[in-house]
Amino acid sequence: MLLSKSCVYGLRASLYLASKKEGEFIPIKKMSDKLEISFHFLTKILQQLTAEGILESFKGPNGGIRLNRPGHNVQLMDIVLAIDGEQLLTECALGLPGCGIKNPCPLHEKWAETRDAIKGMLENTTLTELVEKGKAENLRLTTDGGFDILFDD
Amino acid sequence: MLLSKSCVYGLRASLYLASKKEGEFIPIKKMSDKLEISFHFLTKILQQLTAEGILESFKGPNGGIRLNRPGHNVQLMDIVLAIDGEQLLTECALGLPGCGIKNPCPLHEKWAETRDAIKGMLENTTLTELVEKGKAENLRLTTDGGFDILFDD
DNA sequence: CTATATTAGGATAAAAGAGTCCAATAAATC
DNA sequence: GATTTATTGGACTCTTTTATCCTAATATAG
Repeated sequence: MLLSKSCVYGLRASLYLASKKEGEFIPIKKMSDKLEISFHFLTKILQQLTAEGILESFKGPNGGIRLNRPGHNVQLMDIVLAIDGEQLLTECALGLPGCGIKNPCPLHEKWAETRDAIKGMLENTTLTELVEKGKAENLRLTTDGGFDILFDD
Repeated sequence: MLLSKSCVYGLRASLYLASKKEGEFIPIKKMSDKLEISFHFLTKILQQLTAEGILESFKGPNGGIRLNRPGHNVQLMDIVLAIDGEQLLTECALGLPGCGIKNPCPLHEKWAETRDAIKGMLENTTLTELVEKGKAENLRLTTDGGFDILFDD
């Protein structure tokens, strides 16, 4: 798997937040219901994203989670780095430690190219971009429903 | 991680075999020593590749493992498919089941492009190609040594 | 000040991936 | 045919990831 499950959940949750009115705090419980992700597990993932400054949290009634900056300023890469780290961007395709231009494996060059394609894709895609696409075409963020089911309260 | 550890070991082992005289059976013990992979673990992985018809095995003295067809006819993709399955080529980047053109997630199109780049790289690279590069430039297939250390008996 | 809503964080459990061990089978040689 | 060299395949252990549960801590509203 390219991304860990935690990372995937983090992406879905961030997209959900980016789809809401800017500044509004959304309770984790509501998010976990809508996105069909275990509440406790999602909580831990959001904690990581909060710690990294991508999200902001607020306790107590009317509290919850929201983006810490506008969705068009959040790249998918930000979330991937926050949760999975830079492994994806540094790791050797043949698993050799310290593989790089200085001391490469036979696959290094080709893999570096491919990796750059992945990196570029994650860097050039913002939350807002995907949310707009998702809303316009009513695409999925959960197993079942379209984008719209995220909005009936 | 893009590829499982089993898959990475399978690739390294296949490259090692492709670097040997065509037709020669190499004992797993020797491979595991040279490649610094656990003998028992490597055994299991080679069993998979043998079952898939990529490698061929022979029991008893002078037995071992060899490629079942010339190295230039083995794509990296063959090995990846045999060990990790087609997950990498089919799985949704957001982890949604059944994500495809018919019922996509917001990231589907972009991810499909990136995935094609990965697929292309794995399909357009053969064992022989990497072995030749590895020999010519004495690159690594293990943590420590260069390609050449694979050949002192 | 008290009750309630909500996140924070530690402890634990379940599942999957990675790695080890051992007995069984097959082929070769003497 | 007995012995040795190897692969085969099942059972088991260890580690990491994924998931659950419980107890704080914090903010709001009455």
